Amino acid sequence: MTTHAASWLPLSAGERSVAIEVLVHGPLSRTELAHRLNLSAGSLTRLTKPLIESGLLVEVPDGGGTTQTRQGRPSQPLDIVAESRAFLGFKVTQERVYGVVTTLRSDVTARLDRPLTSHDPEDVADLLAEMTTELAAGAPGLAGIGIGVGGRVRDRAVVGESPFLLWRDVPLARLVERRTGLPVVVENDVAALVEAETWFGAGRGLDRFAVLTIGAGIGYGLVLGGRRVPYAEEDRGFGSHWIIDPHGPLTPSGERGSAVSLLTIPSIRYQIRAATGRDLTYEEILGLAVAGEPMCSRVVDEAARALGTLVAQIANFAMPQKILLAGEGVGLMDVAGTTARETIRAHRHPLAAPVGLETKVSDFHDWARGAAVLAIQVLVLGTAEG
Amino acid sequence: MTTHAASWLPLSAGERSVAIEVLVHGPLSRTELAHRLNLSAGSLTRLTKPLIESGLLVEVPDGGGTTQTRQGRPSQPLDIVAESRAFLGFKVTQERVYGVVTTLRSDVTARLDRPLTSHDPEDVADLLAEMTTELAAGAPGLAGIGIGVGGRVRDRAVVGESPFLLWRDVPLARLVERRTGLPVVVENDVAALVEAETWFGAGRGLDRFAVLTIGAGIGYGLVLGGRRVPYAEEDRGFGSHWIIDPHGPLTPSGERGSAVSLLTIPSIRYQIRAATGRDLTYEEILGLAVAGEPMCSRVVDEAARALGTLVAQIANFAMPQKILLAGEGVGLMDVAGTTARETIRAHRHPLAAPVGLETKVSDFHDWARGAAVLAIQVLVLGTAEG
DNA sequence: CGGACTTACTTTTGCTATGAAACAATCCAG
DNA sequence: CTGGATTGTTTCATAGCAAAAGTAAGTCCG
Repeated sequence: MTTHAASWLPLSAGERSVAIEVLVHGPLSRTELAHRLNLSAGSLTRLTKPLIESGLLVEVPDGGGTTQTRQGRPSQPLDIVAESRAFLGFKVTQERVYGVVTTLRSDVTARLDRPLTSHDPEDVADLLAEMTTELAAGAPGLAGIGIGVGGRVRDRAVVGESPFLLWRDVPLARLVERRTGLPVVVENDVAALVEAETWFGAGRGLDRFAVLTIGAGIGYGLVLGGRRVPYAEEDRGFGSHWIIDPHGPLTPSGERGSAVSLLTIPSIRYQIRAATGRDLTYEEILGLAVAGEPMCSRVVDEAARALGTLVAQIANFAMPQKILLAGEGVGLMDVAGTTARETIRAHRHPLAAPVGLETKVSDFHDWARGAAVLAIQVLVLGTAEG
Repeated sequence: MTTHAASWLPLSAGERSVAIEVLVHGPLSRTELAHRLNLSAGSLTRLTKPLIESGLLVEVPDGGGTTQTRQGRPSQPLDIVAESRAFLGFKVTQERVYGVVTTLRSDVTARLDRPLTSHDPEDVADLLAEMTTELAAGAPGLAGIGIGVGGRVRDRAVVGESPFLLWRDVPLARLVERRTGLPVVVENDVAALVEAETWFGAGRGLDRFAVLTIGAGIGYGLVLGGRRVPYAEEDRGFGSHWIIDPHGPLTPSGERGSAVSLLTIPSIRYQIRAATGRDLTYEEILGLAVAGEPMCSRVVDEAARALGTLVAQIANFAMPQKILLAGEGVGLMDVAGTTARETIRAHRHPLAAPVGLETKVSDFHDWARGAAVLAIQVLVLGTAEG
């Protein structure tokens, strides 16, 4: 079932919309597709035929599970051959590089991580190329590479500015393309995660969707009309000026009472360290808060209220249909979710629709997966921008 | 140049897009249109011909002012015959009804207002019909009526709930249609103002655009992808739960420290009355604040900071390209604009793009004009929803 | 003054995506 | 086994478009 053509980018607009719909929304019959895309049944036959012949789509036996015992001719669901192509996604952090192999559906089939010993762009590119070789061994049909970096990225290719790598105008895509011979997409890490969730995660099929990440920093992404809104603040200083409580704590990394000072993992640890002198991990602090330790409870509670305020503001002003909380720091919701939800309610109009809130703890491989999704978008479906 | 057909709704999709573009963006040459709509020059000739023949568009001599002395054949700008149709817009308040006549371009050609002596739906419809007769006298080619009401409106026809009229499920569109024989669109007043500004005002041609109104209440509207986002809180309680300062003032109409308590005209007057015992008008309070009277200065300054916070939050989370401040209460910006702008800056990331902020004091006839724009949208261009 | 050039618009032509409608396939019910 | 229901296919006419070639109306410059 190996495809012959080097790339199946040459799709017409109609074919592409069919491919995206099937890719994102699972197996769908032609009739169902016709409904979703506002096309006639005849057009669907026309559009799907070449996609099936090229091996991108297949007719699957049937869902099986949802066997509607309706009468009439049974529908013939179409599905993407997810394994026909493989994609690599990388997340570059200050200390390590995380990599994953995914299918077309962005299911992770392999993962790998390596320490980053040098921040020199050439060395980083070398490491990425090495990891690509290693990951590619078990991945036939490798179609492209996506790389997520904290910092500003231009044209999905050049790292304009990265505070923690101390980079400025590094043409990372070109460096890696030269070493691997594969097309490479570089993007801000939060942007990549947002795209991934929009296509394959919590934001699937939604028109308006927001992502808030809490971890070493604060990240925010907004999707409107199915497209991510580009914004200027794409870096780790995001949220350092979102003042939530002018009387709140002051930390090294954010303004007094800002989202960064109240919510990020380093800031919470800093607050505990400054107050008690003990250097606890984030998990230890959450555990102590559950156990009722006063200082930890106070800080965690304050964080939960800040998170609730933030979510309510997003809901009030951006009006998304759903808000996803992601990142390494959302364990907060397990510990103090009630406080957060009460705060949200207090900051929302009683008649307003309840906020569709979803929580997803992400590790660094999830961030890498986000980068792989960018490669899927750009390289396979020709989505040039957003 | 009177049109023969009863209505020129039967436009193809292409023709409609041309008509909208010319309507919203002034006189445009065919070449310019071809660029904007991503069409070929040939298509433009095809699409504009029937529009010119029907009398909707005309070739105008030339801008004159912006006579670019370029060489080559001079362009032949096309313009809408704005006077070919007239529209009525009404704004219904608790005490009065305001009405305007507008052209297709939403330029107001006449205005009128009348006291509202009864809140009975039939009486209100009678008054609207009377005012229609009076306004229609000087307006040939009347094509439709738009009505803006504070409260929730369903299907652009039925007032679901209006707190100040004490209405519930009043089919206002039908009542007025029956009396006038003209098509009628009913919509929430804020929504109408937002639509008007999106098409003909501050939000013209923008993809993301926010409107914040300050007056007797707080209103908020968000436009994404050129379309207004529908929301559930469309009523005068909007903003009563946007807590800006938990330690702020408490007023009868909003939660403690909410946008309503800090910013609306009744709340500001209430604060002064509660503190000094004097019942001053909003303008008097602003004047005293400028003169340095301590209590008024304090309240106005606090309001300006609240406004700045609000604007910053909208900018941070909804990321509009422009924010319009409208309503009767934006005189605040003239008096304490510096404070407001400083507050915005404090709540924004230094690297973030500066907020495109525009201020426009609106009177009730401006609200009525907003309703007329709805009529233009729905009736002329067949824009069914949004 | 007049040809070269430039730009705007029009006409013609052919192609493509599309929907409509007739047709075929495949199930269920009785 | 027949009729009905539903899905998918084929055929065909057509709307809408781009490309190319042609026309119009000006400027530039010798």
